[in-house]
Amino acid sequence: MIQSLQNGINALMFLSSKRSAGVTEIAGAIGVNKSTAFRIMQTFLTSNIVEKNPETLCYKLGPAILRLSQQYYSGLNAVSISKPYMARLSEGFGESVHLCTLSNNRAVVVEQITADGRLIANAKIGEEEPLHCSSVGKCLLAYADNSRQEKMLRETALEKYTEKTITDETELQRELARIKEKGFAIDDCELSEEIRCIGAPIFNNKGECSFSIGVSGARSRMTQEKIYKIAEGLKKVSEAISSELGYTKTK
Amino acid sequence: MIQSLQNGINALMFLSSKRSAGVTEIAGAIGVNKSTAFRIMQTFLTSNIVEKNPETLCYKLGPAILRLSQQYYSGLNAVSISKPYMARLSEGFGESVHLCTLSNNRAVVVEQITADGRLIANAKIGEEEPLHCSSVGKCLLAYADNSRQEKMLRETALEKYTEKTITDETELQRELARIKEKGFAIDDCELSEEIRCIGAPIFNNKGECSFSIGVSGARSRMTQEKIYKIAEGLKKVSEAISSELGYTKTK
DNA sequence: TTAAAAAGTTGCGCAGGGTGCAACCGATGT
DNA sequence: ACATCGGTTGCACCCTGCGCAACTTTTTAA
Repeated sequence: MIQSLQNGINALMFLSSKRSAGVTEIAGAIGVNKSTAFRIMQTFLTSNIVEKNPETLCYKLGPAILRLSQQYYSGLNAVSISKPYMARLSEGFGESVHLCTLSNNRAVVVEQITADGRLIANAKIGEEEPLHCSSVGKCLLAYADNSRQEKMLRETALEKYTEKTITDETELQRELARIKEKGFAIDDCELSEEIRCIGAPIFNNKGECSFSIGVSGARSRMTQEKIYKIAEGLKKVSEAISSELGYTKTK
Repeated sequence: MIQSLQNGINALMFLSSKRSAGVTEIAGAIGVNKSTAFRIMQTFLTSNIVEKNPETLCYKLGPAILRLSQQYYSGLNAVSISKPYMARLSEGFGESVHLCTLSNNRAVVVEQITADGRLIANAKIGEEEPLHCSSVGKCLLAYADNSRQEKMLRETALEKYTEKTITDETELQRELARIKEKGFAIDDCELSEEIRCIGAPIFNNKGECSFSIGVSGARSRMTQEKIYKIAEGLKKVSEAISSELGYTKTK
């Protein structure tokens, strides 16, 4: 662990949460002397990782960070393929739609279409959700190949978020089996008391479940009936995306 | 300048250009010992700035970078407002459309719609274009307030990219005046021999020209006639976006 | 208008830690 | 089985990142 580098990372994280800050504030937040914070910012400035408002002397994230992320993003060409489908789903059901992928035993939201409405599910792009109690996470888990799945289960604490969170491993195993049988996953208020979510797997050309797609909404609107309608729509969409990614059912 | 931090930044830049690499390769690229490269990656790993493929032991950019950039990106809500307009422009004229903003005396591409077709203009999101020889750059320059404009001109070398690049300052001043008169800018192969581009300014609620929008295409397709058609369309769009941003013509 | 407080910047010296080296480990291929 | 290559780890040196404090600049307040 390189400390000075970690300081820099912390400074970026802080800037990203604050939108804009001066050296003293940054120094306080990451626990270093303001001269150090100043030098960190100097270093980032020369690479355009941050930019400085010459008048207020405040720093904020700069365009280089966008450029960097673009690389990560464009690797996920599933995103661009999925987006129109996601928009259509969102429109059709009036709910928010998320596209997720695995990273470090979490389901990372890489794309989102936010529904219109007063009370809608919402996540930030880049946000991470647990594997065992989100529909998108459970999909990724259920369809992972055996060794990976074992590894993930071993490394994941089945943390309890709500009354309905599955915290027992054998119970979770049964749930994963059910998901593979039905072809979609339901998160019935397992992560958040007020949100129900339906997820389906997306397969790439190698037959791996590299992404999952989910529709989330307030519990009250997500009736049994609506859930099954969504599940139907979702399965069609996930198959369409998978086939665009080059997936062909082998069996 | 903090060296170890700079090493880290260099490693990220390299990763972003290579998509994926092992420690030895990274070490070679940024000029450090492989043990150092290893420790840099360790540090980034713990923050999910990079992720490691456990099989190939290769590193690539991780989701945290996306999360960071999201912050930068969402500050630009002009982006989401502009996107549908951009799509329509692109569709209508069959050319690529870019949205740009100022950063460090450069015009940064923050959004792009790529046209279909064999030969189309293309830029990466996050890419920077010079102010004096791109339509989007000239717009941002022309409509900047006086002190800013002076500062930018002072700090910008009028580098020659093609035969048509304007490299004389008084000549550029005249060009900027013409742009303000017409309400749009033309880049007539001034940055790249084969590309013509039309740009228009976008104003925010404070009346500042905070963004500019441009349509780019291959020289051969961009006839005088088409250019004026595009300019008309572009002016309408840029006015619509400006008004959505809260801009009201005062004079 | 002046003084005081707050925030940014710079020089200095110490020691913590970042670095390269070299040994070690593990996988791959001959 | 051996050799090669890439990743990881322990070690020791000394570089450099750090805090401190002085200085500058801006803002606030009296």
